Order: sequence, then C-alpha cells, then structure tokens
Amino acid sequence: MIKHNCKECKLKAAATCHLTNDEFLDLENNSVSVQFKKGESIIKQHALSLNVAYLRSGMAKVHMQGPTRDKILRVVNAPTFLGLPTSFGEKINQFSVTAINDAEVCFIDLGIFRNLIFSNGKFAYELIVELCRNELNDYLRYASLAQKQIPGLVAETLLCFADKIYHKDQFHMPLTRTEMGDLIGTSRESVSRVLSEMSQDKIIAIDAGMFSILNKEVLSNISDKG
Amino acid sequence: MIKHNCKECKLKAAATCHLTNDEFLDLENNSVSVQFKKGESIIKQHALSLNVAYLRSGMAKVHMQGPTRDKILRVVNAPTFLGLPTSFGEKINQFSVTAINDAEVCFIDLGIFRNLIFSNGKFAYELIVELCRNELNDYLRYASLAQKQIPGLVAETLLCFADKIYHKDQFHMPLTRTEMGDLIGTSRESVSRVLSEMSQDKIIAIDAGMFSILNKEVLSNISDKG
DNA sequence: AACTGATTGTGATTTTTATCACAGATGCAT
DNA sequence: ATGCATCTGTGATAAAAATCACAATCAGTT
Repeated sequence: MIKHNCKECKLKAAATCHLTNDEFLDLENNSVSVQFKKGESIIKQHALSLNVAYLRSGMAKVHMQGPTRDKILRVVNAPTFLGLPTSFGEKINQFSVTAINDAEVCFIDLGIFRNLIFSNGKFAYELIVELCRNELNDYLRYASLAQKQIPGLVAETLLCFADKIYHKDQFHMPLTRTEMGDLIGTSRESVSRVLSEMSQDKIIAIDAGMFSILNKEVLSNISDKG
Repeated sequence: MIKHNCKECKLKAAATCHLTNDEFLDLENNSVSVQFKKGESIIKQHALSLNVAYLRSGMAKVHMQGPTRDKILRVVNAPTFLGLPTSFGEKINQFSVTAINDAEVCFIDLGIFRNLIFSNGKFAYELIVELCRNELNDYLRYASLAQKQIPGLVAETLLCFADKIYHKDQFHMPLTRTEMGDLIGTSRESVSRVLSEMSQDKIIAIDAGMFSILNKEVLSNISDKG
C-alpha cells in the first residue's frame, strides 16, 4: 500500500472539509492510492463494485457499452469521486471508468464510506450537492445532444474543454476522433469532417493533437445555434 | 394549508422510513400539500427554488427548454422527490416539472429538509441511493438515445411505460406525439410514422389513446437491435 | 531506421430523419 | 350541438449523417 494522507485532499473536495481527525484516520486506514497510466481501466463495467473511487489527479472518461458502440457518458477531471452511482445504486458496475491521462486514484472501502454518511451529516450533504450538480450538468448536455446537430455539438465540446477543463484556449485534446464521436453520439468520420471545416474556416487550428481556438465568437455561435 | 400527515408517506419513500416522530412533526409543520391538474406546472424553469417537492400521487414530466425545442428529461411516477438536483445544485430552477396526470405534491421547506440530512444519516443515505439509482437509469437511457434509431427508441419507450410505469401491456398513453418526440429526441411526425407502421404490423394497437402491446417479443426485438 | 497497428482525412453513396404542407380527427367550452 | 384550437397521420421533398472504401499519417517497438 502506498502511503498517503487523506487530509491532503481536504482542500480539493468540498465533502471532506467536514471530516474530523478521527474520521480522516479511519479513511486513511481503509483506503489505498493507486497509479494509472493513460488507457488503463479504473472501474470495469460488469465487475463487482466494492469500493468508492476518488480521482486525486488526472482525467478519466466514464463510459458504457451502448446498443451499437461505446458511449462516453462524461469526461471528468480531478478531484472528484468516481462511480458513486454504481457503488450505491447497484452491486455490479453499470459503467466503466478509464484513465485518459496518467491518473492517481484512491479506493475507499464502501462500508467505511457508508458509515461516514451515516455519522456525518455535513459530509452527506456535500455529497448530495455534488450528485445534484452532476445531474444538472448532465441534463443540460443531454438536451444539447438531443437537439443540436453535429457542428454544434463539436463546438460545444471544444468550448467545454477550453473553458471547463483546461481554462485556456489552447490545449492537447486527450480524446481520439472515435472517442469524441462516442462522446457526442456520432461517427469518427463526421467529427473529422467538422473539424476539417472549422480548420479551413480558421475557427480553430489543429497541430498534432494540440487544439487552438482562433475565433471563439464564431465557435460559440456555432455551439449556440446548434 | 391542507391538513396532511407525513407519516402516511412512510411506506412509499425509502428515505422517510428512517425519520423519528419528532422529525415527522417537523416535516408536517413545514410543508404543504397541493393538488395539480393535468398540464399544470409544478416546478418552473428560471424561477427561484425555495422548496423540495415530493410527488405523492400522479405522474409528471421533468423537462427543459433545449436549443431548439422542449426536451423531456424523464417521466416520473409517484412516489418520488422532484427537483432535488435543482434545489441543491442551483438557486434558480434549471428545469420545469409539469403534471401529466392529476397529481398531489408536497412542498417541503428547504431549510428543514437540509437539517434532516444533517441530523439523520440514514435519511441522507437513502437520498444518496435514490439519486444514484436515478443517475444510473439516466445513463442507460442516454446511451440508448445516442445510438438507437427511432423505431428502437419508440419501442423502448412503449416497453418502459408498460413494464416500469403501468405494469401492464395495455395503458393510456399520457403523452402526446409531440411529447413522445421531445422525450426520445425526434419530431412528432417520425413518432407518428413509427407507431403507424407498428400498428399495421400488429405489434401494437392504438385506440383513442389506449395503447395495447400485441407482440411483446417483436417489440423487444426492435428495442434491442436499435 | 524500419515495421506494425492504430488513427485520421476525405470522397462517393446510401440511409435515415427533418421539414413542409395539408387534410382529417379529437377534445373542450360555450 | 357548434365552433375553435390542438392534435394526428401521411405524402413529397430536402437535409443531415452513416456507412463504405481507401490512402495517408502517426506513435511506439523492435
């Protein structure tokens, strides 16, 4: 077991702000920190769910096998809990989580975690708030997914990476074209075509995986009007 | 204020099983029960969120204004909490909830509800489980939405109404064709066409809003293969 | 540096779905 | 019962996207 200090995560996760020293000790003694390389599976669909996972650093995709292909449900950024829904909703994992960058994940014993919820109302409350925020975010994305066409969805995705994840207009895209397709619900070819067109129109520039947003106004426009 | 007894709801909502008598009294004194007719708005997008709503009886649609049209996020059946995500995630409602049958809704003061979470870990835990289950359900639906074509989605929706909501193969469809389209992310015309074809093929029968599933095996097949 | 497999771009074609247009049906209020 | 508004079904057409096919590029390994 890698030596780790749960209190370190205090600043990063709202929920853990409310834990006492004893509760932190309890957490530390019942959790393990594990390193993952890009592409490695953190949580596997159909496997038994025995732990709550907490992404300490790195990025991951939450995805499941859909009717015809893989469906990426969301891309998440540390720090965040992973797989709460699967841990509390079902015994068997209903989705997978895979690292899309090198990542560090803490696995916490489910029983211990449950006890924290029982005994520490503020911790439980913050968890509920996080779950609710996630759900709202999902709702907005799914409304877009259902109604925008592909250029709008690609634009929305690029803006999300720039604004929500990397906080700058130039970033390395960690997803392949196929994965971008799985995220927005289309084929890799369609994603390619839209990106090509946006490059030709000087709205974005792509250089070996490095994406630059050149004309944010137009990109936002494409995203908004769908 | 209509006189109501919160303990009555005990059997219906897992979360409230864990409340003490004092907590029930507190709930009763800080909540109101309201009747809604079909079509009336229970929670309104963009309005301030001041209460947690609990659907005691009836059905409702959770929906929001999407980029081009209305998007129905889910159809819910009593008993269930309504609008938890909006209450805890944002001050302003991010979506609407509208009755699709006559319904009875209890509005609970948000502060009181928060205190229950703080002070009663088991109550909080059951809420977390409910939120997680909902999220899993949504994930499955969204994977379908992204990948199935319209006949598959219509079939899935009909099976869901029969199996999950009405628990029988003949039921009154409470949604219009337009609403069914908003739910599965397509136009009312496409829904109409698919239903016509299914009727011609004797897979279903429709008589003035009464839907009957005649050949469940074929319908499941259409749903599965997309 | 050469090899291998994964990834990407793009044209041609087919399939699916949206949109438009309009007629008919239905439900509700007076 | 009448009238009005909403809902529904269906054909014709247009638009969007999937699929297929294949070449080119890239990344990591030996």
